[in-house]
Amino acid sequence: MDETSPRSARKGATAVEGDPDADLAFDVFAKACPSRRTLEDVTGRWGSLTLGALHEGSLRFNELRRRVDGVSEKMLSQTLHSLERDGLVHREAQPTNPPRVDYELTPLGREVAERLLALIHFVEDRMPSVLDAQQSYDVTRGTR
Amino acid sequence: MDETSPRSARKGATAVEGDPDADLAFDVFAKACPSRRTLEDVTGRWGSLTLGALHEGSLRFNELRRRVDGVSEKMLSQTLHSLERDGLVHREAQPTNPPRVDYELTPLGREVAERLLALIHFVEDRMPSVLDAQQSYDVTRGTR
DNA sequence: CGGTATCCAAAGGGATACTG
DNA sequence: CAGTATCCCTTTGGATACCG
Repeated sequence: MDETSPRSARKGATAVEGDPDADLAFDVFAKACPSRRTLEDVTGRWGSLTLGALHEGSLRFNELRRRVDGVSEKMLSQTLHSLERDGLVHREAQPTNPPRVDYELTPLGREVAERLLALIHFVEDRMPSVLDAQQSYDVTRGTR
Repeated sequence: MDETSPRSARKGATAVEGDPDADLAFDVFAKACPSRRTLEDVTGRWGSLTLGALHEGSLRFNELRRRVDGVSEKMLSQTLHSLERDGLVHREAQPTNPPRVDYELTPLGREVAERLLALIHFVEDRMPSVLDAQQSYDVTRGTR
């Protein structure tokens, strides 16, 4: 392997053009890249759970709050704004009284959520192995 | 659709047994579930980048530090401990002088990293759309 | 109902110094 | 090289109160 090129292993995942560097344009490993911020919105503590919840269908604010157990109003509001700004969530407000607002994934958001859920389900599925590993670790090392 | 059953949409992703509730045992949407903690280790700011970096091959501590641009010694150390405890990363220390320690993914870690990278690469790939959405949002709303 | 504003405590996280 | 320990500032995030 080429020792002088640290990114030599990268291959274009879904490159559209013939440009071989297209997949490096938004390298999340680079500190200043905007993709890192977006990735954090998606994978963050509440962002990931919110996207996961919305993948099952459109939900209202307080429905979401109950579904994403433990999230505060403030954090849910903040999370939804970020995801809406990134174009992953659509906010549908009806000017009725009392007000009714529905949140749903955009087409792009749905694609993100699918990949995210593949990861989430896999982790859930392998929790027994993880729990085993944690026990072994805690026994031999300090109890964390 | 069954309005009374909020989890009705869930399907077993990689269910091994015939138990239909096997995929609910470690539900990440429940506040107290240990899977949520593990998911945060995996998707967290530094955890995700560390797993991503190690997917390309075994790396030493300072190699990792350079690869994951912006991480501090403290955070990298902490992150590696968490991932090792979860059984996703293996630490190979050689008692030489100067010391040499290599970090590499375990088989389980590799499976996690694959799903994680699918998400990361997708986000990187769609950054132009995300950036567009952000611009539209910032124009119509306040500048965040 | 669907939020925003404010306050404050707790955790996150960087810089530096130091050890084996 | 591969970390740990300490200091200290910054961010996160919960609780509460309030508004349309």
